Amino acid sequence: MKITAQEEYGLRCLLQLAQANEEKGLTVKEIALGEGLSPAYVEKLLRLLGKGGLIHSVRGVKGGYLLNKSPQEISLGAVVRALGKIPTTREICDRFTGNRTSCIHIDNCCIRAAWETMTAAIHSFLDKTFLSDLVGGETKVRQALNHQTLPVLTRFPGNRGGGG
Amino acid sequence: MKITAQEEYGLRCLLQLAQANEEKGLTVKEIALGEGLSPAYVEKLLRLLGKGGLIHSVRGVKGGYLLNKSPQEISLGAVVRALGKIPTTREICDRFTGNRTSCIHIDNCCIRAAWETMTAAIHSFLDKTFLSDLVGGETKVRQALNHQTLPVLTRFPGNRGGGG
DNA sequence: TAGATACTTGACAAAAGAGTCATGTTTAGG
DNA sequence: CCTAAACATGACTCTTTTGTCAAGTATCTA
Repeated sequence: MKITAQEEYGLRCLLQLAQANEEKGLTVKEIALGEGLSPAYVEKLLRLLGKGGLIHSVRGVKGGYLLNKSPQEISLGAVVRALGKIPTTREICDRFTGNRTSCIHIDNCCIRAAWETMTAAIHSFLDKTFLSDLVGGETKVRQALNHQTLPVLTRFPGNRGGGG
Repeated sequence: MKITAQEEYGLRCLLQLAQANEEKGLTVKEIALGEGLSPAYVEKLLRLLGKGGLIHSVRGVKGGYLLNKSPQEISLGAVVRALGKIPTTREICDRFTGNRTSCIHIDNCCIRAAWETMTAAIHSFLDKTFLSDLVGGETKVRQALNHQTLPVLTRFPGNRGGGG
């Protein structure tokens, strides 16, 4: 379970745009410099974000990249889906089939229930958090996110004994 | 953000053991057959789980693999950490450094606050869920997990306007 | 209409992850 | 002590992910 490079760096590029002049946007070089990435790589990331409908570009001298919507309207969920996706439970079941054409547990899978609970919670968080929430200094952002965020994903307390 | 093959398949192997005779355990072949995986791959996964201290093996004819602890005592968190880990925020910062030796945002990173909130929630869930919770049929498991699990990871409601 | 700046794209190379294989070690049973 | 069953391990291959490169197209300025 890990965050991919595309998700991390793509989000960072987008956050640069969210903090830039709304009408001028930023050039690839500016973003690359601001993130410590190569321009070539930034281009690739921006292409993904463009395909995902989150940004557009203006060509030519004075060109650059701009957000399609305001930072308040771009959720982390949308960003992650454009950059790498968090697979749905269905996709997880289709992916982990072992040697077979479909997963051996397709009819009755206990792990599926666990992944579903977890990914639902992750999506719920990502879809409620917006680029604008991540602007303004780490301390402020942390406080905003931590209010009411924990405890989370608690279990039903009477179900510890296992068996079945 | 995705679940790795090692996590998925490793957990499945472990769940086989959790459902097996506690004293006899299972052979590699039995697990491989039960999961639709190749014996060679199952061996590799079991090696990881062994290194993580979750299982041990008995060699020779009549040998096999057994859990070190009862399913009630093995959390999904421990399983995931043995198989692939969910990186800590610190590890995320150390990994995504771009072209530089340390991340350009190391002193003040808004994304870090977001990942930290999210991974804390994931760990909280994984550490409260045990192998024994995933035994006994999907419907039962789903009901147990869904009680009190949602809504989760909510944001502080007054923080939508961005800026700062 | 040249020249500079900047976006666009497909193909490629390097690294990491997934999965296999060959070979070796241990043990039960004849 | 030989054989078969079962675990043990390092090296290897295949695939996916990361990141780079080269060769384009569009636009502004002069």
